[in-house]
Amino acid sequence: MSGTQENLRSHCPVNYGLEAFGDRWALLILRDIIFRGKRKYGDFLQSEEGVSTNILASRLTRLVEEGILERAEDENDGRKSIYKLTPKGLDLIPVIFEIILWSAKYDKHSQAKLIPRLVQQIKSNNRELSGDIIRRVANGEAILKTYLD
Amino acid sequence: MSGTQENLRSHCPVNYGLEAFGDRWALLILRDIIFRGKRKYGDFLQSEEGVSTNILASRLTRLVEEGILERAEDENDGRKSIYKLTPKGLDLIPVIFEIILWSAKYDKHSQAKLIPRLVQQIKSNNRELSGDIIRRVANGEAILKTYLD
DNA sequence: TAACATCACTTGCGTATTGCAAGTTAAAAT
DNA sequence: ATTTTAACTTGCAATACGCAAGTGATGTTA
Repeated sequence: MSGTQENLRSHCPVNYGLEAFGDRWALLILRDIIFRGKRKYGDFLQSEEGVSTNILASRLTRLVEEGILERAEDENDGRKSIYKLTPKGLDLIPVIFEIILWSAKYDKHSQAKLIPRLVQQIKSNNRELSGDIIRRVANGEAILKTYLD
Repeated sequence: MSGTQENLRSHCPVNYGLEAFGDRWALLILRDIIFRGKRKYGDFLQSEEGVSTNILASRLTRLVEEGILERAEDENDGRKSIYKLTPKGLDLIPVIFEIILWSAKYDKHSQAKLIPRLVQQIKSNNRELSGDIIRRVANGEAILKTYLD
């Protein structure tokens, strides 16, 4: 228990969001869960952008403290922890989708080009799409493969 | 010219967004422009969260380099610079709105309580609302006062 | 069951970034 | 001509980051 409620600079909703998840790495961890179905420390370490081990550990801890992730033990292997999105974390999916839409528009080299159907659906109805995706991600599905044409 | 295109860790659309604006202060500057109609260095310095002068200067420079803000001279006062959102910057409004929606849901002390009509409109149709707000903000309007009940 | 491998971290340490205070420069106001 | 204002810049201590190496608990292999 040491989430964003304490030591918050303001309760402006933009600021609250930034203090909770607005970090270089936090949203990339969520991206890996949502799109690639990653769940374990070792999975996250493999990210394209290259997190270092101490930073990854501290971000996972923070996201758990914020109530965005929850940590569980792997039943078959006592060394491993499993990280899952909580409802609060799943509700960041629409935010991430809007970021994707913006980047798709302004980054001329965007990898969003690989997932045109998803981009189109975000544009036409992010809210409806997100509701569907939240259900699928909550079931542990990695959504990327279903949108690669 | 030294925007996000160079030195980018990846062209993942989430990463692109984070490298362009995913900074403690960048989105708060945009918030101040959108909601409060701020345009000048001195205005931004007064933000509730307390930016320091060097950080503010470096963020404004970066946002101009990214093509999110543009800087112009004040015609009546040669000391002042005026910062305005570019189309690329205005297109971050839907992202900011999704963050507001999320914070409104999960921060029990959220100041989003002060603007329930805006929150409701974001929820029902962020895309349409944003189109409208973009036009108003492009005209220099501060939208906060029109949503305070 | 003893040796080795794997996983999830933690620790040390050099570097980069932040935050605060004070200083600078150019333009306006008096 | 002097003072004030606006927008920065500079210096420096404190924090945060990034890399490499180490640790301890658990799992696998011979």
